[in-house]
Amino acid sequence: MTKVKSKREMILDIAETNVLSKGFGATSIDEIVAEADITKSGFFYHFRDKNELARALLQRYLETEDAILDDVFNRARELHGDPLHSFLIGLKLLAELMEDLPNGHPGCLVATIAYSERMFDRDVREINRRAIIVWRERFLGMLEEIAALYPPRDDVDLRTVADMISSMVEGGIVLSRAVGEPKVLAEQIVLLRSYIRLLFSAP
Amino acid sequence: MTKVKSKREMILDIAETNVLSKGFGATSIDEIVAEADITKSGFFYHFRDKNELARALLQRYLETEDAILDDVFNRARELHGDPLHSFLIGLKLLAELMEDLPNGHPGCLVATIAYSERMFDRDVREINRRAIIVWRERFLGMLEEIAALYPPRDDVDLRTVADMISSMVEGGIVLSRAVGEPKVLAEQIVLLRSYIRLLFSAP
DNA sequence: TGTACATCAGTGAACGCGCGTTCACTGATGTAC
DNA sequence: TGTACATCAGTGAACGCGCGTTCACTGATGTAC
Repeated sequence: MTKVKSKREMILDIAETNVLSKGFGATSIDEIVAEADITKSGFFYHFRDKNELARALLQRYLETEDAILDDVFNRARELHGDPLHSFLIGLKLLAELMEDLPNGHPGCLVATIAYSERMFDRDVREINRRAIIVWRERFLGMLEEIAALYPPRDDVDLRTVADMISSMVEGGIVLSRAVGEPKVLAEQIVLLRSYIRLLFSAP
Repeated sequence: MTKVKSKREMILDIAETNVLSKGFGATSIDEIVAEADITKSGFFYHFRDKNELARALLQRYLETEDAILDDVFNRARELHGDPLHSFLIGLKLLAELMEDLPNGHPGCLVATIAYSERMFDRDVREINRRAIIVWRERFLGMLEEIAALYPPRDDVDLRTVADMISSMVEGGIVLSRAVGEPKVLAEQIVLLRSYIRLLFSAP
């Protein structure tokens, strides 16, 4: 119950929530420290400046997202040995995960940063770029394994299909937020699953 | 050559460029008026406050986007009478349009607003919500026409498929920006076209 | 076991800058009679 | 055709607040000898 979190972690938790709902620029250090119950100087003990907060925030976020993806697709692989079917199961699990979030997915930090480029230093933008590439390669590996067994029914570039997974998630989050319907994200992932099935299944 | 634009329109042009690249909060009125070559008071002659700028910006943006979509799908319909084929042509035209933008699509204002909700008043957020609904209904109408002729090969909700078009565009923009590869957006639209074709074509 | 020093996790007060907003005023153009 | 007034499209100076950042200092805990 009374799990002791370090103030540093508290700062990151509070900052993440605020940044995802308002953007990075609109999240002031004053607000963060008020919620974390420390003084502003306490903040600067943990982070040299606001950009360092951004870097730490993004790094932590990417690690947890990666862990979630690892978990989902590993579980899917245990449920079915076939690469196509386990991938389809993985997408279903991912959709369920997104559906179960009480107030919808809070939003993606990668998109937040992409949409306010000029606010961040080169370092942060480069980490963000790498994150997309890592996802691209993760899914590309899985798709190549599938395509080796099930020749695609349309002439598509597998790298582009790999990007589609990130793209669908990012797009689904934007729509969910804009329209105020959390379920939209899960629906879009299910639809992506429909495409993968049509693309690789025998007619 | 020397087309006279009103200062008001200049303000909107400059603001749009800046907001799309840096976000709304990070775009100061000082920067805008410096570029527009007026004083700050001149800005407040045209807009009561910054929120009114946001509303005007969004309304103008949505009108031009709507006009583009009208144009693309009307042209497509002239090229082919069949609803499925003209829709596929429309998506191709859309992809080409996105590809031809010199530095990639500048980013979608709807997403910018979705990602910094708390900065805008209820009015602006509601206009944003309506924009997504309008797109949803536009595409749903086209898809129903298609489905009446070509029964879908997978059990999908057409409203969700309609959302997928917006979602793919929003997601493609996020990816393009994050990874710094403008072509990604066009690729994603082409992939969406692949899905539509597989979904409605006879096996 | 006691003392000296180092590190950790902050505090408190102050800084200067940039921001959105206000307000009284102004020169140029348009309209009524 | 001339005068009076109204509207348009701004100007210039000032405002106060909130922001990120700095800096000297501090009490509690850890470590060496």
